[in-house]
Amino acid sequence: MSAARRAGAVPLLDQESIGLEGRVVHDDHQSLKVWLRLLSCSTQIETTIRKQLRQEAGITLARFDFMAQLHRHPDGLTMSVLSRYLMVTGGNVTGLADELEKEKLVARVAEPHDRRLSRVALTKKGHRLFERLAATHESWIVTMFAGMNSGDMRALHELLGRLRVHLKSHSEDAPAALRALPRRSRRPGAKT
Amino acid sequence: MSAARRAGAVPLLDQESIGLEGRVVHDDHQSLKVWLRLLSCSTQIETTIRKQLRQEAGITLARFDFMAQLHRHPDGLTMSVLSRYLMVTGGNVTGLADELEKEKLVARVAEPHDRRLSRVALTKKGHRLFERLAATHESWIVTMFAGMNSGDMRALHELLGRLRVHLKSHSEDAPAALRALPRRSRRPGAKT
DNA sequence: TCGCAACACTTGACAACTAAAGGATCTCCC
DNA sequence: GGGAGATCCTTTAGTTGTCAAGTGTTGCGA
Repeated sequence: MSAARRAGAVPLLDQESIGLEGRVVHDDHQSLKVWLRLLSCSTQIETTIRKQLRQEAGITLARFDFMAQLHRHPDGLTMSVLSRYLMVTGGNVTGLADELEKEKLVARVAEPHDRRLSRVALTKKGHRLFERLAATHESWIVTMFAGMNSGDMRALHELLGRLRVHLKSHSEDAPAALRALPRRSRRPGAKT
Repeated sequence: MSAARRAGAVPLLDQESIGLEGRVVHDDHQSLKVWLRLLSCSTQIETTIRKQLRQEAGITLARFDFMAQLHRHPDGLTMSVLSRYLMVTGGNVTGLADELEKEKLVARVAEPHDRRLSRVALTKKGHRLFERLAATHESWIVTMFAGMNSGDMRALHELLGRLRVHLKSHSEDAPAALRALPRRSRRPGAKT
């Protein structure tokens, strides 16, 4: 996760947009710049949280997320639903569940009606641990956002909400731009 | 990276803040909500870009970033500077450089003045490939941001800039909140 | 009721990242 | 000079994530 990502994609010609003709070009630059800044902020916060979670509590972010979802669903969740919530693949969820189960923080319960399903829930120990961490975690976030006033936050929240709506409608259909671009070696299993 | 991350940390009592007393609590919720939305947008865009980069060009995001940085620094960069720009650890940069060097997209050049340094730069082949990808990449970004008007983008850019400044000043010193929290098993080499 | 597609999960190979430790080199200061 | 410490890079071990193939289960239509 690199906040510098795509920086090189910023065209070098950053001249003033002149009149209407320059509008499109100008907006293009704006998209990239906004995206870059968005990514930078996100990365910075995430890295900080990740680091603090490890240093202060010895837990990884992935496990924290996993437990967070289960905490707000005390009756447990199936693996597939959990993978949707966490926005990761099923294989990953299986692995995390295995580890947390080994540490007795979560428990798998078989679903009687459908034996394909396996429901995961926090154990008492898991709940206790998570509740302890959640408060700490929130205080970290608050600290990081402390520099912004309430108005800024409201505005930012609103703008991001607007962005997210547009993203959702666009993320499904891959833009066909340069679809005919020559493909390079496609290693199976590559992360992207 | 999970956009649902930390969702469970959102306290459940979301009652209206009443007067000044509720202000702090309200702001706390606001921080979390803004962060969550920020992460969600960022993740969604990143995942999309990652997927498209792989499908259309068979290249990973990490390599694209790597090349992007080198593209805007044609004279090359040292590994340590590169790792700062990319916001990843040195070991990671070493690995990426190894792979790209094997594919003749970048070249390592020894620095005569300081033999500890190794400068990396794009080869001609690397430049050609990156330039082809950059335009495509930019069009993806523009498409994703197409729903926002110029005013929104400007506002978002401004707010994120403000946030980033505050983050920078806060990310260095770990907040001492709950520093005494009991530490759990600290496995060396754990990701976070 | 049989077959088969859809679904849920697991497994395995591998990419990408991290932290920590190690080796080489430089710099500063006595 | 020459040693101590800093800096730069690489190596190593381990976590998290991906994709794809495999196993078992369900449910539906012929």
